[in-house]
Amino acid sequence: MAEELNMQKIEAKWQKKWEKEKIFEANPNNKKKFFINFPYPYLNGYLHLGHAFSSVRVDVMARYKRMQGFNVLFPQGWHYTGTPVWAAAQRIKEKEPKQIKMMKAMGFLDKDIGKFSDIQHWADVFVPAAKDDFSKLGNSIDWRRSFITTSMNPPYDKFVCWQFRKLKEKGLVVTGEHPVVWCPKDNMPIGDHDRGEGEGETTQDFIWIKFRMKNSDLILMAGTTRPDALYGQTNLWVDPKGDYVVVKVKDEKWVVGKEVVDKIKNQYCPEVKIVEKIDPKQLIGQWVKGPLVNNEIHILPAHFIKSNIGSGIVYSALEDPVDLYELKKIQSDKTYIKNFNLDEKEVKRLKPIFIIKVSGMEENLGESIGKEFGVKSDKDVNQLEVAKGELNKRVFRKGVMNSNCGICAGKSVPEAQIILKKKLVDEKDAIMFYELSGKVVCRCLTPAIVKVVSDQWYLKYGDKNWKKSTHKELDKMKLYPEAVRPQFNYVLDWLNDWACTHHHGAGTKLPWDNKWVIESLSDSTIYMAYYTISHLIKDIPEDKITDELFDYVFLGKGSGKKEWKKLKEEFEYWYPIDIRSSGKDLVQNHLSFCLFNHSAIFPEKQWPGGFSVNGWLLVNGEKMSKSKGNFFTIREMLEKYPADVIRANLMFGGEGIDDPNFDFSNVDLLIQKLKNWADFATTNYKTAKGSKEETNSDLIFQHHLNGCLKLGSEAMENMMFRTAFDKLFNQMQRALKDYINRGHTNQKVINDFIEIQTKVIAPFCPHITEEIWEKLGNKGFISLAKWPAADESKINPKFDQEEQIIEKVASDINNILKIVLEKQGVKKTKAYIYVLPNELNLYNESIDLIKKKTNLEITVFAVNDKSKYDPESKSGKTKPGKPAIHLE
RNA sequence: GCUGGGGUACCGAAGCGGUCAAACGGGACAGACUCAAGAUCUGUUGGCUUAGUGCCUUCGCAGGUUCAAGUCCUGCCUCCAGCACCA
Repeated sequence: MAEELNMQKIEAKWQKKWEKEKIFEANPNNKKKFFINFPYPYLNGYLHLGHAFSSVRVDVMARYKRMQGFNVLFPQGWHYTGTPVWAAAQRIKEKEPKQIKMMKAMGFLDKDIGKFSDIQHWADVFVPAAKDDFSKLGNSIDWRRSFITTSMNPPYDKFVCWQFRKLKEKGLVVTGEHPVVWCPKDNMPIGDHDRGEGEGETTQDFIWIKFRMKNSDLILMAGTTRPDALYGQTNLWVDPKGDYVVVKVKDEKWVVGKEVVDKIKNQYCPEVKIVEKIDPKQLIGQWVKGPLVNNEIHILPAHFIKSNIGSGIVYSALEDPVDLYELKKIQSDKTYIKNFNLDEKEVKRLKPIFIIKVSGMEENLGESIGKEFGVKSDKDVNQLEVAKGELNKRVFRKGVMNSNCGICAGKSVPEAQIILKKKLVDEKDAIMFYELSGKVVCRCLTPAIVKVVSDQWYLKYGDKNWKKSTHKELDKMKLYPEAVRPQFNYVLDWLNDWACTHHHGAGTKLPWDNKWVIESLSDSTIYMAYYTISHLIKDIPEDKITDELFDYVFLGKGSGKKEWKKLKEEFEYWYPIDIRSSGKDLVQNHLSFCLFNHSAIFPEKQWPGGFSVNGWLLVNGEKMSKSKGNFFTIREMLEKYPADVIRANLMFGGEGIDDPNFDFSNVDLLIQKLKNWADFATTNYKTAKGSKEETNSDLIFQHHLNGCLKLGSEAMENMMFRTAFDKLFNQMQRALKDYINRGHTNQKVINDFIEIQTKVIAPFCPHITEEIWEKLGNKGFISLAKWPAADESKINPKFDQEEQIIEKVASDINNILKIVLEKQGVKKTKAYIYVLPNELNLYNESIDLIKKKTNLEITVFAVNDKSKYDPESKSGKTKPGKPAIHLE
């Protein structure tokens, strides 16, 4: 027995050796290269187990490729761009109690917390901590190339500026306007996770249609989400008790609800002015003319209209059950008509115009849905709301515009909406308007509004040509797993222009417009290229880092300076990136942005080789969260468990796009298994007893070994690390167990196995395997040893069959034993197995196995051995693969 | 609501037209070893049966295609991720 292993001690030992020998510092040479990494984490605290999963996945691949003889580069940087840390620093400056409590929870002393009011201090604390965590986890990172983002790191800052100037030269950064959820007090947008209340709420697109009043210069603005229904407009609704005003907007006079004036100010026209109040009575009964149809329509009162919601005015289309039943009420109520001074003839004349056909429904949609939901009158408010919602759903999914709908005839409703929005806005018959989908409150407790930000800078991801070349890039790329391709294809088409600048936060200032800071997803799209030179650029004086340098290094433009040559060589050697690995949540933004920016800036030969996408780490089957109490930082895990075990258990937790699960119940088991292996390998290498000749038993074992090795290597290649670990460790161990149980071992076979087994788990458990490797008498690192190739000539399915035969015989014997004992109460101690002569060897070599499984004395006879075979016995007949059995 | 990916025995998970009562790993139960525990090894783990067999019921739910369906098609339920200016 070897002395008890202290895994933690071993890990420190090997980490020191790796560092001393610089074996993970990768420099260009004449070997084939392999460049892999994952997005730099945002360091607003200590790294957690989820980061461990992402990094170890990359590390296992890096180590596997290294053992395959590749020159592997695995660098690691850290992200500081954006608002969270910046805002937290502000809050510490303001001594906000909640933030201070959070810092205390992270373990900082009162006297030190104040220092975190400077974002640089966050980096000073968390960057070394993160490096330490990843190193202790055994990640094979080239730390010389590490860097942080933002203006805290001037060379990187200049790199991002260069990137943006390139994009601008190509016309891919443009200004525009867009709606954001906005805090009027802080005067900045409130991101979804940055709210006091209202997470998940977004801005909703509305369109305000202009209805021009007859014999007047007034325009009534009616808000809607359904421009398609304009073809069926019958009248306008106003709130008879509402407060309406006339406002001057640019050179038009609009009639809107009094309370919506501020919204117009924020979203459309900052100079909007109220001209006068207007009584709704002055509006009711008037005639207006809306777009798309030629007839004029009436203005009618409706109790369900509120002048402070939307624009305060709505147009009516009688396919809507709410409108329909309201009109029915008015038509049948003479006093009402009289009270409002309406023209009875005109009111009675109104009836639904059928503009949309929905399969499975009658022509009169409002009537039809009303009946279905049991609506009797306008008083059934609840049913009406439900019916309206259901109808909208059906219309959106199945509705087709009728022939009376002009340019939209025959189109689906969603298509018609897109066409009409554009047409109406272009022809100045409408403006886009936005509302919050629900209540949002800023952290400063101010209710949020929607603001349309103008002169915002965009990356033109909506550009058709850009999309096209990005698709081409995607098509060429390898995806791990391939199943994510449909999602990528969808996202590339769906992505629209991206607001790439912010008012506040840490980052790089937009080079040509200093009031903007480049937003955090946009400064991280091509920085993998920066890793190739990040260690060298540190030696170049800041003022010598120019666009010419980047042009020369990355694009091969110009003749370049002598001291830039090395940078260019590094870039051209390492680029493109071979695999970028990330969580599935980043498919729709970061990874897709990475594709877009590469296709814009780099030539085709430097487009990424592959993306790997994985799920989100669960702990004991649950999402990791601080509130659930199952949140683990890497450092606290490393205090309790060996890195090799954490690594292996993470990788065995899951693969592909499914969420992997870190199951604590496996941890002790894994520690035991690894220690057992270390013990077995070191005690049996070159000392095990056994024959020299190769027997059937050896062949069966080698069959399994090579089978596992083949499947395991394939899984490694595809980053399917659960399968890989299963084949390369669990299954191989099973094969070894069976081999030993057979009782015929061979020293050379055992030696080979020990070497192979130790090597193939090295990417998962690098420390303990280094230790074993050293104890076996090897001089170099196992991290640099050659990955074993499967010997396919040793794989022969016939061995599987033979094994099954032996299994079956053993299980048959057990079955019979049980029955005999139950029925007759007799205990048997010996079994005689009668086999065909050509099977004798197979059985004799497996005799120990059968013994072990049955706990009997076993004797095997060939059937031609007449002296031992009693044909009168009721044990049955011997056939190929099916021996006769006799128990005594 | 939309887009993509899932739902398999106690749990995790393979299988993607017949060789499937369903690999593999945990767990549980029983046995061997041990003074004992742990570790290790062996067996059992849908039901009923049988001197080594045969049958029945199962792979989210409900239908369908087929001589044959976890495996293909349709509808539904349900879980995960994303749905934008945000890391």
